[in-house]
Amino acid sequence: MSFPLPGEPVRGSKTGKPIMALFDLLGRTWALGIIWNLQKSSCTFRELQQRCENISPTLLNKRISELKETSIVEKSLHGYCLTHLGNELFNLIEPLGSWSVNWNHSLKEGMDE
Amino acid sequence: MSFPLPGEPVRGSKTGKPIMALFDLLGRTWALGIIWNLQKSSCTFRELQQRCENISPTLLNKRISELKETSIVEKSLHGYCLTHLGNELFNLIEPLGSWSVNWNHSLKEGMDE
DNA sequence: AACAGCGCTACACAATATGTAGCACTAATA
DNA sequence: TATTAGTGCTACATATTGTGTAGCGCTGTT
Repeated sequence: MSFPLPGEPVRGSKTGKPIMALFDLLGRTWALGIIWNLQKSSCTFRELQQRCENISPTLLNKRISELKETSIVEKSLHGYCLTHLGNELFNLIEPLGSWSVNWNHSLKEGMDE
Repeated sequence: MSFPLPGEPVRGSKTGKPIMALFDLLGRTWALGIIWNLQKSSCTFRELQQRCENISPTLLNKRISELKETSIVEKSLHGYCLTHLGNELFNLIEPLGSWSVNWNHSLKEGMDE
């Protein structure tokens, strides 16, 4: 159960629904962060490590394996990068950036009350 | 560090960037699934547990606490439901549903090659 | 030959998740 | 009033996952 694939039982879910496989995949430490940081440009293992605030190599390697296995990340001549699918996924995730800034403001306002 | 709040260091990230807090929050088992399943309608603790494939109460309670603390989920007269912010977030996440179905097909095609 | 940078792996320790049992409470029913 | 059913949880033992540091084997450069 180490690579969450749609159609198969995944961590926490036995239905095999694609959305559940995706939630399992993205619901692992740094998975979203890696996609986020890879979008800028392709890069080497060690640079990616730095972009991800010095994530441990053990974990980075695990996440990369999972994301390669699921066709979201691939290795090119210039290092790791997002696949076509990965870029599509990034585009869906991107709006979270501005939403999170908004969320931040709302939480701060809430604190004043 | 148990409630990931923007502006503070979170699991895996010390920058306090809102997007990192969000990734920490969503990057925990079943966090995305809970938002997904709550959107349909408000519901009780135990019903939510069932919608989430009998997630353990320990974990459900933890996730609910975090999501309440961060103004994404709240408790109404009719049970737990998404806040206004939570609904906005759901709208951003919703497209992942059809993307994941597509992804599923792509992966299956890849296997045939 | 000596170094530097690369992609990793090993391993011990810490934090998180899972699964089962069951408690304290409320409301309805007998 | 005593029982029953449903509720929102908590406790706890076990299993899985993540962290942090050290360092290996490789490729190129000086």
